[in-house]
This record gives sequence, C-alpha cells and structure tokens, in this order.
Amino acid sequence: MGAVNIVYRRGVSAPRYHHGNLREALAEAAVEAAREHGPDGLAVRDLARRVGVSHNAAYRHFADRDALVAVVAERAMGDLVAAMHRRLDAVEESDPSLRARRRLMAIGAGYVDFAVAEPGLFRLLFTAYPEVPGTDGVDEDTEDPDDPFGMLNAALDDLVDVGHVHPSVRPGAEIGCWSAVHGFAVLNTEGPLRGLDPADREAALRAMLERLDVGYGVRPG
Amino acid sequence: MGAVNIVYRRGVSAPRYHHGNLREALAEAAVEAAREHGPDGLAVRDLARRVGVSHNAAYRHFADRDALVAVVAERAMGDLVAAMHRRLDAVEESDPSLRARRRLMAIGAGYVDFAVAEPGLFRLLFTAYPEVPGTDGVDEDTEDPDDPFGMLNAALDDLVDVGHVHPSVRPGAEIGCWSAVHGFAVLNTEGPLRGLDPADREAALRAMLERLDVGYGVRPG
DNA sequence: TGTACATCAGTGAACGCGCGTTCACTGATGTAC
DNA sequence: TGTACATCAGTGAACGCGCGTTCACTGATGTAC
Repeated sequence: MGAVNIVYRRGVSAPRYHHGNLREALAEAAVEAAREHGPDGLAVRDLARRVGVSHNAAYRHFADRDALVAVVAERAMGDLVAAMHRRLDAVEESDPSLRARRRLMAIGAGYVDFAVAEPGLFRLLFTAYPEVPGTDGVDEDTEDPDDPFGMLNAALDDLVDVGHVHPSVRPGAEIGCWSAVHGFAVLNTEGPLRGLDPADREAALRAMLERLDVGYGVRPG
Repeated sequence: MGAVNIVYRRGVSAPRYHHGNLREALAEAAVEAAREHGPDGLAVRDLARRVGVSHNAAYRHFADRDALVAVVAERAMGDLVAAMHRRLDAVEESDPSLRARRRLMAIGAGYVDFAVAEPGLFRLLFTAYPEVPGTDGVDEDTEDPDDPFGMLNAALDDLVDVGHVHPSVRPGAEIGCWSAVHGFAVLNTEGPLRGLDPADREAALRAMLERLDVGYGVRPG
C-alpha cells in the first residue's frame, strides 16, 4: 500500500534531513510567533530557526511570507469564531427576547475574550481582515455562522424578529455594535486601557454591553 | 544685539552646510512620514534623506528614533484635540440638556474626523498613548480640556449635571463611549470598513452616536 | 574693523543587525523494474 | 529481494535591502579681544 505515514515528530530523537511535516511545523511556529509578537514578529527566517531548519526550506511549502501570514490569519479567525461560539453556547435563557439579547452580548464578550487572551493573533487578524461588503453590495453571506460579522448580523436580525430591536434602528446597528466591541478590545490590548485589571475590565465590558442593549432596544414605555 | 535669526529656509537657494533649523525640519518631515506610512514608516535615515542632510545629522537634535516618534505623537495629539474642539465649538444648541448631549456627540465626531483624515498619525498616536489612570488611581486631571480623555470625562459629567445621564450609569461610561468611537475609527481606517464611502460613514457614525445617547441617557418614561 | 579661536552643526565611512528571496546543490525517499 | 532512478525536501552561500547608531572628522558660525 505504501501508506503516506507522515508524522509530525517534534523534539524526537536526532534531527533528520527530512523533517516529516515541515509545513505544519512552520504554520504552528508562525502562530506562536504572532502570538508572542504580533504580525511584525512573524519572519520567515525566524520561523525556520524555531523549527530547526535552514531558512529557505520554508519556501518549499509557502510561496512567500504573505502566505504564512495568511495561514496564521485563517487559524486566528477560527479561534476568534470559536471563542464567540463558546460564549454563545453558554447562553441558557429560554425566553426568546431575553435569549436574543443575551446572545448579542455573548458574541461581544467572546470577541473580547479572544482579543484579550491572544492580542498578537487579534492584531494580525485585523491586518488581514477582508473588507466588509459595502451597504450596496451583495449581502447574502452576511449571516455566515463561521464569520464574526455574519454572527453579529444574525444576532441583530434575531433581535428584530423577537421585537427587541426596532427595524428602523437595525440598519447600521452592526457597525455600531462592532465598533464598540472592537474599540473595547483594542483599548484593552494595545491601547491605554491595557493595564486595566481583569475584574474592572469584565465590569466595564458588561456595563458597555448593557448600554448597547438599552441603546438599540425598544423603549420600555 | 546679535539676534538669533534662525530661519527655516525650505527649498531656498543652494543647500548650505548649516541647515538653519534642522530640528524643526526633521520634526516636520517626521510628521509627514508618519502621515504617509504610519509609525513604521518613520525612519531616521529616511527623514534625513527627505530633509537633504546626512543621516546622522539627526542625532545632533534628537537622542534617538524614539525621541522623534515622541515629537510626532505630541503634535498628533494636539491635532486630535484641535479636531475635537472644532466640532465642540460648532455646537450652537442653547438648551442645557440638549447642548450637553450634542457636545458629547461632537467630541466623538471630532475624534473620528481626525482618525479618518490622518490615519497614519492616528495610528502612531496610539502606539505611544499613555496608559490611562486606573479606576483606583488619582483622577484629578481627568477633566483636562487639552486631553481627549479629559474632554470625554468632562462631557459625561456635564450630562450627569444636566440630568440626561443617571449617576448610576456614569461609572465606566467613558470607557463605553471611548470604545465605540475608537472602534469606529479603527474599523474605518485600518479595518474592514476602510472602504466605506464618506456619506455612509457619516451616517453610520451619526446612527451610532444616537444609540449611545439613548443607551446612556435616562428613559423618557 | 580684523583676527584667533571655541563651539557645534554638519559629513562620510563603518559596524552590525535582520530581513526576504534566489541560486545551484545534495541527501533521503519511494517506486518501477 | 535488489538495484537504478526520478523526485523533491532539504542545505549553504549569496545578493541586496534598509535600518539604528557610533566614530573621527571638518566646515561654518559667532564671539572675545
């Protein structure tokens, strides 16, 4: 059969001429480098060094540096989406309206979770983040559950369906919510709030999400 | 008297051995470079080249690259504050409550004005932005009218005084507002909304500021 | 008014760094016979 | 099962880039006399 038998051997025995799974090893090293130093800390030569391979071996597996950045961005995006789903899945509310409101908050909280836990990856992700379709563009894919922006749009649409958000307020709501949460994430990672202690941060985020809930929600009166 | 007579001669006649006002010329070149390419585009050698001087002449006037970055950051901060004051001064409302509300919005609009007009300087500014004092720190200076954060706090305090913002909602409001506006600025300059056309951007910002006004404001009922 | 001199703002060359990328190459591997 | 060979994943050296920073220097300037 001649099975492929490619095994990723990390730190096993003596180094061999053929690494075995260099592509994956480089990708992992790239993620690690970005994690530590952000997008600028991702250098082909450094990755090769980390993996213990000559610096041009990388070009056997990636066309250029950008290709490596793209791989990291893709994985970071996956992690971000996962973090958001983790919070989303934790929402247990059963009342439809309250549930939809909690879910929007969960999305925001998950977004910030990721940014705070992995500031380097978060930053890299945004250097490579695709441009969001304009308001006049085709927006059929804007509810993709594997895309943060899609998740946000879906949550907002649910809030309209459930009656908590008035339809007149819906247009642009995704921009407002995204801005608030993204700004919070940036200020708390690279920005002037980077020194906030976790408890204060948590409280500030919660307070902000509540204000958004009120701001976009229908008046009780 | 032997007056100093230092004149900044730009593009005048033949180059002379003594520049005349190299320090200022370098500072201006640094602002220009940051304007064009952001913080990473600011290189001592490049500035010297722009000014037409050997690359180490700069060290006669600035200790190192960081000193140049600091100067640019300081000027950028001044421009940001000016942009905010420009919007603030344009508020003509006389009803105290409405006026305070308009002023908060003006602050946010001015912030975004600057970010969109000068994305490179805006980015640089935030790499060097001082950490904001923690919630438990001394906060006597937090209403400094020449500091964006101080302006924001002052505006929010006014809103409390005027009765539009309930005191219970005031703590953390500066973080929520700053996050929203900062996020909006980032998404619209470096981020996925960078391609938004100005009219849509303006509308989206206005909508967001209105939602903040509602979210932090007292209920009409 | 003229000259000697201290001052210091400039110069040019150099060091050492790390980067991305390409070149001609070699060693290990698996497959065809 | 053994050998010839194609394949291709690695190597080492090199090119060329731009950077920050330091060195010993020189030219222009203004001031003291």
